[in-house]
Amino acid sequence: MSSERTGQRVLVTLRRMISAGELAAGERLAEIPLAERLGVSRMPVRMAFRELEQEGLLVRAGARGFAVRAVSPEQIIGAVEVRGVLEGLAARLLAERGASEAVLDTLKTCLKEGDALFENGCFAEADAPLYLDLNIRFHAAIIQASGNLAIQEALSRNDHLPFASVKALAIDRNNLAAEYKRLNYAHIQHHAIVEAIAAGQGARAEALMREHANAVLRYTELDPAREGVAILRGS
Amino acid sequence: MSSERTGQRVLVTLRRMISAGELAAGERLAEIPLAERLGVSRMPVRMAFRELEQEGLLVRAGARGFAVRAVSPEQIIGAVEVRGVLEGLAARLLAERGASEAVLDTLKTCLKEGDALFENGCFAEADAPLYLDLNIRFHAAIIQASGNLAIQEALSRNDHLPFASVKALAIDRNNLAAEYKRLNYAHIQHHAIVEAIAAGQGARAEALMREHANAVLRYTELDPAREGVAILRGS
DNA sequence: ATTGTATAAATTGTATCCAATTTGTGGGGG
DNA sequence: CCCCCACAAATTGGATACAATTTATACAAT
Repeated sequence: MSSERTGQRVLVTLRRMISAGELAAGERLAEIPLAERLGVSRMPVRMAFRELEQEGLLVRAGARGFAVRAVSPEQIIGAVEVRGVLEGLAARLLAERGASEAVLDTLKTCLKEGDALFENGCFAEADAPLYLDLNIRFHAAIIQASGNLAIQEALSRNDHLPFASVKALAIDRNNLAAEYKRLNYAHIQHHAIVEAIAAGQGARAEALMREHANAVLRYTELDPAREGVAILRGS
Repeated sequence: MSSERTGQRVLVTLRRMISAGELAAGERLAEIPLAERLGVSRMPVRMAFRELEQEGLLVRAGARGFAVRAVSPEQIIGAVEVRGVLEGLAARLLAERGASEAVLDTLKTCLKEGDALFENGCFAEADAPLYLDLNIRFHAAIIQASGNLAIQEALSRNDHLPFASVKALAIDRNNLAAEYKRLNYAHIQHHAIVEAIAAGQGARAEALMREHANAVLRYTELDPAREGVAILRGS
């Protein structure tokens, strides 16, 4: 058997099964049936359970076993609020310390790519992954450049909750005009954030980034199970 | 053998050994020697390693094994900044939603206990654990009452870094007069925070709580290894 | 003398076995 | 008729055995 590979495979398989809904929220998970279902022994499953508990995807079910975490809309809103203050802190720190030319270049590249996406005045379905990708790079650049590792760690935990991360984007294919307006607004915020960071305006950068996180809250108004609603996931 | 107990014992033992410095920062940990040293098999140690990695006390050392995380003063400052914005968010949410009478009672009890501690105008060494305990209850009450579970989760990760938590208090026994002033100032901030929450002043409560977190930064000016400096740990 | 390769030792991951605890069910007693 | 206790079944945690990978060291060749 290939050492080191089985555990990782079990981990990503369980993550996928949970976020895809194959394992229902609240469902109790036992080691033996899952191990047999995946064709491995109980040991990799045990390790994966602990890992997934730390990631927030599983919760301990009483004294025995784990259960898929049921996440309420209120919890998603709470996680988005947390993301807002954390990314707001990152933006303020970066503005106060001053962004290097390299960081500003990265951010401005994201701005340019977005400008190209939105200049047509409308939105094609194929544009969504492009926006998702540049959005991920934009936020990651600010968090990294803030120089505060604790922000990154706190966010990496928070981001495991579905819909609370910048790495997931829910798109309503039946309402591309509305989605255009929503994402275009977010992109204009990106411009303002870079402006504030480049000008060293820490408080403004922080306020803008907080409001920017709130823009994502619209996601929760979309029923993921409805026809035409797609959920894109980034790297 | 006592099932379920061994794993927990190994976990708390390793936590204590790390924070007590018995395992030096940067030191590489192997499963077999540690398991023998603790008198258990490799399995509980393996589980504990994964848990401690998630808590931020260990980091993966290349492709093989783990190492005790070396934490720099900058990282502590970063973690305190994160705590500031998270607890600030909790205080604002609580103020905006309105605190129940029960929560206000809990907070006011903490205020009264602190008033009694500081009314003498000086500070005895035996007072430090009492202040630590009321401080823990004060912060826990606000975080819980905020109704945002994501804050609590983010903080529980962040708090595992030494000195970044409200649950640890460094006291310089040779400078009790200075410590009196420092903790008394923090207690006055507690009063102002409760006032803002009770009055529904969200922005004020948030600003106060952020500044309150910064008051802890003085901890980092104390060399933990110096004579007379004691580090108290709460529940 | 230095570098590359091969072999050996150490360490990590995986599987199976055993013990202990918990939960569910059935029977007996109040 | 309901409740409590006991026993059985299931499930989880711990230990040991085994396989695979990585690293270090030694020897040889250039």
